[in-house]
Amino acid sequence: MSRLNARQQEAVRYIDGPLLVLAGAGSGKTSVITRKIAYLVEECGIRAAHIAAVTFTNKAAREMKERVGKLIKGSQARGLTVSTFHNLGLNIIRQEHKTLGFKAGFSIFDSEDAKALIRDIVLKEYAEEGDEINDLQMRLSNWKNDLLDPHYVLSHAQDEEEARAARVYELYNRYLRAYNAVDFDDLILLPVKLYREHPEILEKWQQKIRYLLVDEYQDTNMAQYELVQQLVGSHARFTVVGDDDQSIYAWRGARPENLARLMDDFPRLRLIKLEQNYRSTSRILRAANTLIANNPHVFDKALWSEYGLGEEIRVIRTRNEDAEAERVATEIIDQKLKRKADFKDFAVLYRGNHQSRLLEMKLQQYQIPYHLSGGTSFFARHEIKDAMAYLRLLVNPDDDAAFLRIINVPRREIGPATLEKLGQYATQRDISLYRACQELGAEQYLGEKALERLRRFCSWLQDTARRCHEDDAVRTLKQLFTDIDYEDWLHQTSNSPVQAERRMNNIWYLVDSLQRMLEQDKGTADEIGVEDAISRLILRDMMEQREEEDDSDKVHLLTLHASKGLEFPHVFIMGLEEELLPHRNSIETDQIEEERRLMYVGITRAQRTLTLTYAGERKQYGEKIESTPSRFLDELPQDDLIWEGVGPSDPIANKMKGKATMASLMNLLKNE
DNA sequence: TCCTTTCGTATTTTT
DNA sequence: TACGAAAGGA
Repeated sequence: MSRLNARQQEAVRYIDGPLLVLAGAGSGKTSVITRKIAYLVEECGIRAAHIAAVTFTNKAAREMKERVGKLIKGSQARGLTVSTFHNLGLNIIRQEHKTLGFKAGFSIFDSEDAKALIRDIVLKEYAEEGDEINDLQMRLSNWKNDLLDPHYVLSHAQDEEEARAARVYELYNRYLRAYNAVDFDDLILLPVKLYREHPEILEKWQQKIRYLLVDEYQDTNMAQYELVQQLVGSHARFTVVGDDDQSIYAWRGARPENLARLMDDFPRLRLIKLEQNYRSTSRILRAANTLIANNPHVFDKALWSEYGLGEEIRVIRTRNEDAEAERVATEIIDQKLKRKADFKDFAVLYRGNHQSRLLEMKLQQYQIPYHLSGGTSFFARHEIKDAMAYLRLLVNPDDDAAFLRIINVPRREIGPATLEKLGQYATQRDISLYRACQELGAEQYLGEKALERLRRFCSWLQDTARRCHEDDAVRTLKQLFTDIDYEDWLHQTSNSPVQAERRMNNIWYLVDSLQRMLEQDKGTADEIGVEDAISRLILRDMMEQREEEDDSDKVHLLTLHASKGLEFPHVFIMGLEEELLPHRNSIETDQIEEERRLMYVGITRAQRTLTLTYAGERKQYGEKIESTPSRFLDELPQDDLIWEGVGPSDPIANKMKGKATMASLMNLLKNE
């Protein structure tokens, strides 16, 4: 406790009612949460099993668990819940699946699966091309996040387009039910609905979770807000931590106003602000504060630190995006030597993933090691999707999406014609494709040969599922991929033997991860079954996959979004141009404030130095476009900036010897 | 079923 | 421009 400042201690000690901790960037919010958990257990005598801490990412949950583990003894930590929102929801659904009308072993559709299902529905029901699949998926997701059901949406539809989307929504939900499956949004939505309709079940959960802590509260959506509200009940024993200035996920349903809404819903709410920053120099914080002051605020907040003024913030202008990337690369080499820093002390942040390409080329040229976060996810890979489909089907035979994905992978000579007939039969009997295969009576639809192939597949699958439970699960899974000659299939379908090998290794990595999960808590109360392990895989809760990589000495390349929660001694932010940062779409849709917060997040990642770059012209879609420096540059405290680089082509600004942009001049005039 | 060509699109991303 | 997806042809 003595290692916390006065405000932090106050936040830890206040346990009798609802508490909102407004924690600025780098103010030690995770310390507050972890130490509070320890305090609740050790000082207040609350059993760990009655405490739940909720985060948004697996990584955050893992870190929190680790840090709590260091603070309290293992025996006292028993039963403590530290999980993501989605994982908590999954646990609730799993325990109450009967009431919700799901069979054990239900599947979880990831967003790719969901998109494929939507595409199928549009194609099948409307026989139209699917150009608006992404739009539809977004709409459905938003509706689910807002707790709106298809019936409501349909009756309130503003136009025909929306009504059509609502009908897709209804069908989509029906298909999911038929497949005995839920999607990511359902993991939150279904518990909320369940609690609404069954107060006795809610009460049971309230008995279990007597103290709730939520991290990154500004990122909660409507459904998550209600889930929290339900769980804490009238006792309202909770601590939520958040920062409205770091809300950068509104575009996927986050409602930063949930912070302010707490004051209305819980009049007794205690508010504690953490403004002391333990990360950056004063100059960097002044820049952050000045920038974010341009946003309207419900809660005023100003970061400060004791780390001294620090160096000026450099703003570098280059001729074009090529020169920009080159400059960043040479700067890194230069700074590394000057400051005797490691490569891993540097991070380069940018708005869009594509911005990393040029930079990567330059870094390779200069032989600078780098680590790129983002990119194609492990789970987006073909072979992993195939493998996951097999796993899903083993656990949930009704998962038609999984069935269709792998029925002919590898080749089993079961083509579209056979599947269509099987589908007809299944629809007519209102059963899944798998069960249709097993049933007699499909003969009238299908030829003897096709029927035989389907039956053989089914009995093989059934046998594998049985062995999975009775025998050693991991061994059975390994056998599965041998059974189907998957390696052979990969060699047939890959471009090179090397690629095929890499893909097969991905499969074994997946099986390994599963094995590790199963063995992790073997013999303890936390021991999990194959079903749970598969769910965790779908929820991307994989272990320290690239822990070794992270330790290595590499420059970090990441998007501004991906940088949230991280910190680096030396930070570069690239592409400070209108239409890029702020992004064009955000300008058009009047969402500058979120872009500003994004910039704020970027600035506050820096511990010691911050360098901002922009290019005078940039190729966009093949055309050279002259770019305007970002308005955010004008919103920074000009005294803290040093301008460098080739002079702007703007003659007036040129006369200023690059000390200010035209826009900042205008700003000065306006403010006078 | 596979290969070529054309087309269309172009933020941010976790679960 | 540059990529992936879909469509069309052998």
